[in-house]
Parts: sequence; structure tokens; C-alpha cells
Amino acid sequence: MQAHSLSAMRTSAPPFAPGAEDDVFPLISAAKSFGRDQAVYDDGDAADCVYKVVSGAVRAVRLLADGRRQIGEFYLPGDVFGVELGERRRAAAEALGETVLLVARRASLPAGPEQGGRLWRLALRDLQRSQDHVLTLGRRTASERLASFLLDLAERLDATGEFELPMSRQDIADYLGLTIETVSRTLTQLQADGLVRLSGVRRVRLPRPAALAELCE
Amino acid sequence: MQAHSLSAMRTSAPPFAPGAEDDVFPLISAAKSFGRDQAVYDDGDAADCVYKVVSGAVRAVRLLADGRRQIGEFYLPGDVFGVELGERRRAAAEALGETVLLVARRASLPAGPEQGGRLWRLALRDLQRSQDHVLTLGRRTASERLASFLLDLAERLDATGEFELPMSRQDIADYLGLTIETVSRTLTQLQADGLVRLSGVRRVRLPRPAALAELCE
DNA sequence: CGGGCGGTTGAGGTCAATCAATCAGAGTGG
DNA sequence: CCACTCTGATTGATTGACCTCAACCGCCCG
Repeated sequence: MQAHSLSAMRTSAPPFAPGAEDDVFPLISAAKSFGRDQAVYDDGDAADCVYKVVSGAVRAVRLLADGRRQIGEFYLPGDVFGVELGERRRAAAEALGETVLLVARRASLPAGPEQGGRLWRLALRDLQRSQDHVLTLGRRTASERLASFLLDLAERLDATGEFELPMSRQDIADYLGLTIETVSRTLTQLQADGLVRLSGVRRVRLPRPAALAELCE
Repeated sequence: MQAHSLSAMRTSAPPFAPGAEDDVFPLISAAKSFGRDQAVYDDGDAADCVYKVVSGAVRAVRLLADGRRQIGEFYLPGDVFGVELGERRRAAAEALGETVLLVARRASLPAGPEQGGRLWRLALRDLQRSQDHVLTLGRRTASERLASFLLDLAERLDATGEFELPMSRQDIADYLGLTIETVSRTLTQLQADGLVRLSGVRRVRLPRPAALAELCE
């Protein structure tokens, strides 16, 4: 991993979310690169930084004692993550592939009331997503989970046509509360139904998004 | 439903959470009573108020088109709820039984930077709880779900010995992503194992909380 | 060409859902 | 006080969606 100048990052940055909350990040944040599966932080670490994804993607991981794994969220380019209530991390964050992040010390952030308000909005956005996730995990079937996952991903990557899955089948399974085999089977089923088209294991096209959305009700 | 003076409510209020975020609520909030299953607000309503539970309890409900129901959260005495990012409610809120709430107009809240900071902390607390919920729904078995649910409830009601379940079996099922039959069976199993003692359907005692906690890992 | 890793496919098992009957408690009316 | 009813909870039998275990495939890279 290597440090880059901020300006270099800005210019090389792929799709940034255009939201006003971008301004939360101070101009003096450092950029940092991470390799595949590299930890940004671990469960239990001091929560003294917040991060913004410039390129690549990150997963938030929680583990049960016996090794069962749940991914709480994926963070895509433009997303801010790492804001916590307490002193300590309650989940690990790991890069999915080659990933570049902006890093800001937590202390430098909520100084002004303006900043506070924006952080608050970020927290609420995460909360919304987490609540949607609860509905999916609590009440949806495997194919409904996959459908809502793919639609959400397509929207966040604002993919007009095809897009690339930033994560492995195992990551998808651990996000959706399924096994890797069920993800694979369900995906081939969706493909057979003409709702998904895979070209290569990670390249996805959603030919009938409306039909997919119907699956999610 | 009837209005009460704030002072009357304050004095009659059961366990208030002692957290600093209590001060978020302006002194000039109105109290309002709700009956069993009465809606505080519905999905899609304008999100112009926030609420604090004085007594009773509230459930946050989301519905799929075919009627499947997921309870996102239960709000107990002392809890604040109803803070939303957008203009509209994304879930309904319904009283579990006779319930008294403090109501504050949203506009009157985040005025000062102090208040903003406190609302932000509230949002983060909800986020934490929601993330825990995701782990439970994604990766835990029925008995683990019940165990963590009961422990969480006992702690929030700070029940030293016995406590009363504010919600029905159906509500528990819809919170834990199970069916009412599975909740019932699992509860009797936990009782057979000596981890739970039920006296009447809603009166619960947890004789070995440590053993229950072990179940949750 | 061979080995390794991630993904897919298949066969069989399991946990929780479904369908259905019974039970317990609260309220009602005779 | 005792049927009767209504609602919510429990229990039982069976089914089914997803998991587990295992083999196989395809691609990349040495």
C-alpha cells in the first residue's frame, strides 16, 4: 500500500456520489491503497478514522465465535464508512480487491455544526440500508434476496447496461445470509428465467429490471 | 387517546434511560396515548415528528406486498424513534399495548448544533442495533435468535429477575424472521433446557443468563 | 500439461415452514 | 357459577427451501 496526493486521487477517481455529504470529507484527508482481502480495520480496533471509497470496494464483516460470517454492508465508490458510536470497531472492514480510500481522522470531523449535520445524514443513510437489509434477511426467499441485491448494486454503480460484481460468490452469500451453493444455483435459475445474464462469473446484465423488481415486491 | 400535561407524564414515567440524549427532547413536547395496535404513523406518512416512549412499547413494521411482515425494531420506555432521513416514513409504527409517547415536531429539534449532535448519536445507536439484527437474521439459528432476543430485552427493561414481554408471539416471530410456531416450540425447548422459565405466556425469567449468552456466542 | 482456486452441479439431509388440531385464558351471557 | 366463544399459544405431522457434503468444471498461471 502506498500514499498518493489528494489531487491525484481526485482526478483518478471513478464515479463519485454527487451528494452534498461529499463535503464532509476535509480537503486534507490522506489517500491510501489496499490490496485484495486486506483489512482496513479489525473488529475491536480503535474507531478513530472515517473513510471514503475512491475506487474499489470494501466489505463490513462480523463473525460469530464458530466462524459463521455475516457481511453487514458493501461500500462502493463514493460511499463513506467507519463512523461509529463507541470507541471501538464493531465489525472489520476489508478491501474486496485493489481499493483506494480517503482517510480522515475522526477528531478532525464533527467540529463544526455543519459537519455534524452531514455526518448525521450519513449515519441515517446507513441506517436505512441496514433496515432494508433486515427486511431482506428476515422475510425474503433466496431468489428475492438475489434480485434485490442485484438491483441495488446496479443502481449504486449506476450501471446502464452491464456491470462488474466487485465481490465473490462467498461474499454475496455472506451478505444475503445464504450459502455459496444457493447463490450459485439461484443465479443460474434467474439466468434460465431470463432475468439475469452472466458473461463470465462477474460480469452481469439485467435485461428486465422491472421483472426483477417485481420479485422483490 | 387523550393529551396529558408533560409534568404529569414525567412523574408517572417508568424506567427512563438515563442517557444524555434524553435532553434532545424539548421540554415543550406533547404527550399522547395510544391503544393496543393503534398506529402512531403509517408507512408513507410525512415524517414530521419524533417520539419518545414514556410507557408501553412500539413496533416498527414493514410489509411486503404479499403480506409478509418484518418488525425492524421494538421501542421501549426511554427510547426515541421516528427520526428519518427523507420526507416520508419507511415503516409503520404501532403501539403494542396501552402506550404513552412524547411527541416533538421535527422542525423544532435539530436547531442547535448541540441537538444535532445528540440526534446523530441516537441515529447511530439505532444503526448499531439494526446491524446486530442483521447478524442475527442472517446467521443465527432459531434458538440463538430467541436467546439473544430475550437477553437484549431483559437488559433494556433492566429486569433483575422476572419481566413481562410487551409483545405477542407473532410480534416476536416477525422480529426474528421466524414463524409463530417456531417461536413457541423453541421457547418450550429453552424452558426444557432450563434456560428460560415462563409463568403465564408473557412472564419470563432467565435463570441462567450466562448459559443463554453462550448460545449467542 | 498440471495444479490450484473459485464456481457450478448433484444427491441427500435438516431445520424451520406449513397445515392442522388442540389447548388455555379472558370475556360474555345465561 | 358454568357453558360458550374468541383469540392467542401450543403441539403434532408433514413438507419444503436451503444446507451439507462431494464431485466436477473452467480458468488462470506456473
